[in-house]
Amino acid sequence: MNPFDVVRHPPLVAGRTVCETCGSRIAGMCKPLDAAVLDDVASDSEHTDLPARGTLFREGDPAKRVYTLIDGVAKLTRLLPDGKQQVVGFRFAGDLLGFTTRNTYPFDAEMLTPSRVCKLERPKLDELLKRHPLLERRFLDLCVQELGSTQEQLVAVGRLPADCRVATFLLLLDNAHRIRGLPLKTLAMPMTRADIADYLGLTLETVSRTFTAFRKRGLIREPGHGQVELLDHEGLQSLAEGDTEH
Amino acid sequence: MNPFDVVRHPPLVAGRTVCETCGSRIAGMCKPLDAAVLDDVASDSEHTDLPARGTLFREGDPAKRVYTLIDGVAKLTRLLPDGKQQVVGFRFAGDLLGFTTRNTYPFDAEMLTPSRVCKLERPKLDELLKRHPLLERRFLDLCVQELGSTQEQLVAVGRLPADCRVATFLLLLDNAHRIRGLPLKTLAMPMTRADIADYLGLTLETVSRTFTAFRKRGLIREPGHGQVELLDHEGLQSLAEGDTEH
DNA sequence: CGTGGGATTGACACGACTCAACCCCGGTGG
DNA sequence: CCACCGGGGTTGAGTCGTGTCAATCCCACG
Repeated sequence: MNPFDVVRHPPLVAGRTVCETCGSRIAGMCKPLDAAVLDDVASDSEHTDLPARGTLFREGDPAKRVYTLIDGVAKLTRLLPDGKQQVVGFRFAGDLLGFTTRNTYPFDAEMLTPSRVCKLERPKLDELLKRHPLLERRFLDLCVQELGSTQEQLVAVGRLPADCRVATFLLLLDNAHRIRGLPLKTLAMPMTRADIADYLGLTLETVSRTFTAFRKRGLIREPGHGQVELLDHEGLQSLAEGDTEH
Repeated sequence: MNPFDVVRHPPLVAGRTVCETCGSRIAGMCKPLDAAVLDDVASDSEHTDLPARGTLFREGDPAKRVYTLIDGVAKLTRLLPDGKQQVVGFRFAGDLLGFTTRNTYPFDAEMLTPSRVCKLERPKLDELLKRHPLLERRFLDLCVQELGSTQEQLVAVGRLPADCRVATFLLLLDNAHRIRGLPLKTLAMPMTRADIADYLGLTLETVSRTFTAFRKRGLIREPGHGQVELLDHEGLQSLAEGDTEH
C-alpha cells in the first residue's frame, strides 16, 4: 500500500547498525549507535501507526516526544494567520521527526501516507542524551543537515522561476529515493499539487501547468497517480541550477 | 563608526558571564559557560578585524575555524550559477559564524560594516567540545534556533507579498537591536536595498518602492543613511503577519 | 570638482495568481 | 448497478504584482 514500505536493505557495515526497533539506519538518530546503546534506546521506545492525513503533532504543541519515521512520508508545515501554509520540508522513512531543544514544536507534522513511527518520550531522550554523548553529536549533525536543506529550499523559493523550482523538487524526491535504495525508475510521489505548491511558494495551478509542460517536453512521465518517472536528469538538473535556457 | 560598537552592557547575572575575550554574551557559544571553561576557550582564541565588504569565508571553503562576531554586521549568502544571490541570514554582534559539522562552509560570510571577530581553530574547538559537554549542547541550541529563523524567512519569502516581507525584515532588525540592548528609536541598518532584496527574494527596486510607501504611510522614518525608525510597530506587526488590509 | 555607489522613480512587460469551468476516478448509497 | 459526490487534477481567460530597463538624484569621498 505505502510505496515506501517494501524496502529491506542490508546493513552498511558489519554488525548491528540498524535500530531493530525502528529500522532506522539512513537518517535517524540511531545511525551511529553501537549495539549497547541501541538496546538502551529500544527499550524506551514504542511504535504507533497513523493513517494518511493523520497529524503527528501541531505547531505550538508541547514537544513531549521525538519520533522516527519508520515508514511513510510526512510534510512539515507552518500556518499563516490568513490560512495559507508553507511546507518547510518533507520527511521520509528513517527520518527524525519533532526533535527540538525548545519546548514546543515549531511546525505541524502531517502524514501523506499511512505511516508507522517509533516514539520516544522527551524525558527518556534527555536521559539517553546524558548517558550517550555520541547521541548528542548525532543530533547536532542532523540539525546541521536540516539547516542546509532548508537553506537550499530558501534559495529555490526566493530566486528561481516556477519551472526551476519544480525541477528542484523532483530532484529532491529522486535523491530521497536514491539514498534509501528505493526504486529509481518510477518514484513514489504521495504529495498533491497543492502540497508541492506550498513547498515551493507557488499555487497548485502553476505546479500543475509546470508538470504538464515537463511531460510535453519529455522531461518526465507520470505512469499513474502518485508516481513520477524522471526521463531527463540532465535537463532537470540544469533547470534546478537556474538555467532558464531552451 | 560601526553603529554596533558603542555598547557595553552589564552582565545579566552575577559573576563572569561574558567571555572577556570575545565579549560574547547574547547569542554566541560562550553564553552558558562558567569561568573555568571561558578561560579554556579564551586561551585558544584570537581576534581579527575586517573592513566593510570584507569576506570572512566563502561557500565551499574548508571549514577550518569558527568565529564569534564581536562587533559588526554580516550577511550570509548563497550564490546561484547565474550570479543571483540569496541572503540566508544576517548576523549581529555576539552571533556565532561559520559553525558546521560539515567540512566546508555552506555559504559566504561578508561583513556589512567594519567588524571584529574572535576566531577559534577547528581542531581546538573539537578538543573543547570533548572537554566540555555543555558546549556541545550549546551548539545544538544555536543550531535549532538558526533553523527556526530560517524557516520563518522561508515562510515570508514563500507566501507573503512584498510589503509584508519588508515588514518582517524591519521587525527582525528591531528585534536584533532589542535583544542586544541597543538603541531602539533609530535602528542602525547597514544593509543596502540590494541586500534586503536578496534576503527577501525581491528586487532592489521593489524594496526601494516599499520603503518609500512605508514612509508615506507613516510607518517608518529614515533620519539618515543606514538608519530607520519604526513609527508604527502595530502596523508593521500586522503586515508581517500577512494582513494585507488597508 | 569629478566620480561612483546607493537610492529613487517611471514606463512597460511578463510571469504567476485568481477565478472558474471541466475532467477523471474512486467511493458510497439508493 | 448506476447515480451521486468529493477530492485531485487540468486548462483557459483575464488581472495584477513584481521584474526589467533606464533615467535621474543624492551624497560621500578622493
